Amino acid sequence: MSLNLSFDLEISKNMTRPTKKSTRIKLRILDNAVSEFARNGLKGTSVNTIAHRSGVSKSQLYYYFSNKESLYEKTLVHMIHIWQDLFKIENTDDGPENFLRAYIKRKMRLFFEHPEIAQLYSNEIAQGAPFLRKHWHLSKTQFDIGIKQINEWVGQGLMDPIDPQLLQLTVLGVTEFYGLHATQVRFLTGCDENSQFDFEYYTHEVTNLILKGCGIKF
Amino acid sequence: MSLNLSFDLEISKNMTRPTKKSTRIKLRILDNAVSEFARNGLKGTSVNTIAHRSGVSKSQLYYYFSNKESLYEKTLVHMIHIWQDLFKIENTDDGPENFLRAYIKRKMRLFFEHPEIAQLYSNEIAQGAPFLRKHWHLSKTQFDIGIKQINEWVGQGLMDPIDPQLLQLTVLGVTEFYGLHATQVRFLTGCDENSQFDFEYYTHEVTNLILKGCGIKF
DNA sequence: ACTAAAATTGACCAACTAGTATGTTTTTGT
DNA sequence: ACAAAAACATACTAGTTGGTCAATTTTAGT
Repeated sequence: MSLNLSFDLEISKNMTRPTKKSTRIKLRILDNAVSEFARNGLKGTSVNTIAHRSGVSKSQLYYYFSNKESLYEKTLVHMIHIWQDLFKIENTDDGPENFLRAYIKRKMRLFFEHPEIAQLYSNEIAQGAPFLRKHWHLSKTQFDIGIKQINEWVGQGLMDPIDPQLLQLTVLGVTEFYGLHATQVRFLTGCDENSQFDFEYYTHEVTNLILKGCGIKF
Repeated sequence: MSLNLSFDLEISKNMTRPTKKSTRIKLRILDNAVSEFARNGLKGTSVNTIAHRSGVSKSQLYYYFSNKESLYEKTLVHMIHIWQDLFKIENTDDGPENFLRAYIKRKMRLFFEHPEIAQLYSNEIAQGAPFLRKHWHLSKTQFDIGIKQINEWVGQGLMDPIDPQLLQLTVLGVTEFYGLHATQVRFLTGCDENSQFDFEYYTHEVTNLILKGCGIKF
């Protein structure tokens, strides 16, 4: 039942679980904090619950994290690190179509398989990003790289002259939505709860819509 | 500072504030409950706070609402009523372009001006819609009307053969995103906090992207 | 083996939580 | 004017919350 996000998503660079016991515990706490904060928000989450879920006592948790807000902020940073490892803009040499296909697929998959991440993120942003604000410069860098790349493609006539900011934000919005609202999507499309809803199909169709919207021939 | 959602959005059919005192109080409480639940979730919200913000005592609130969960559910229903009043699918005679332009604009405006609504809704859905589930049949009806209309337009050759479910969900996703993540959008696009970010422009561009993505000529 | 540091425990506190119980005031129909 | 019902206030309970403290156990360096 445990998420074990860090391990799952191979955040640790060398792909081995951290040897040091203390950092292992910290990671375990952070993983549980992600899902708890995602579900109940900053105020609604009980530190006690996170501690118990992580198999440590409350005082033990307070030994590693000074207070609730600090834990919350560190949870956000933890999450944004995973985020950035996965969303690096790369393989741009293949041109806009292949890039966008791969990019959207990756984002869709992440949000779909780990809705808690989308939820935690979305919630913090919706509040005006009071805690995440100071860590945004990193996202901004990636975002600006994206702008440059899209503008290049536009210049090469590989796609219509589209606002690169708008394109990136729209992709983010759509993918986040499908991850976050999987339940609603399932209901509205009449897909019953148990049977897996057609992830591949939706990814493909959404991608096509966006590609066409950018005037990318395929 | 009060939201006064009900009045703001002219939910009351005759556009006059309800005469009966008790229903006026109830509405005031529900309005405040929307923003509180949106901000802090079901668990994180204090009934006391809602009461005080609404200018009533806690026991007074408990006189009108039997318990917290009931208040939460009634808040959701309250919100979904506003929702449905605003999102009725109409003016379809003008063809897909005009309809979609108006539709997206309405949705964008609502989410942008009242992010609390998007937030409350989004949060509930992300949890799997435990409370909203039983009230979904209404949304479903509207959704199915949309499907029929889009299929008609496709049949008439007014747009590419697109999955009508996908189109509707994507529109919902994008508009919700821009309302919910206004802060992030402002930051990433370099729009400073005070100056209003160009709502008209984004609405227009997003609409164009989607229209083009559907193969609607304009 | 000894010691200092790191890690862990459980008891504790003040503030807050949802919700109730018992009244008192106000409104309403007649 | 009067009784019944609706509306509201005050005080309270039992449980939970974030957070601390001192004491204890475990670990690591020598």
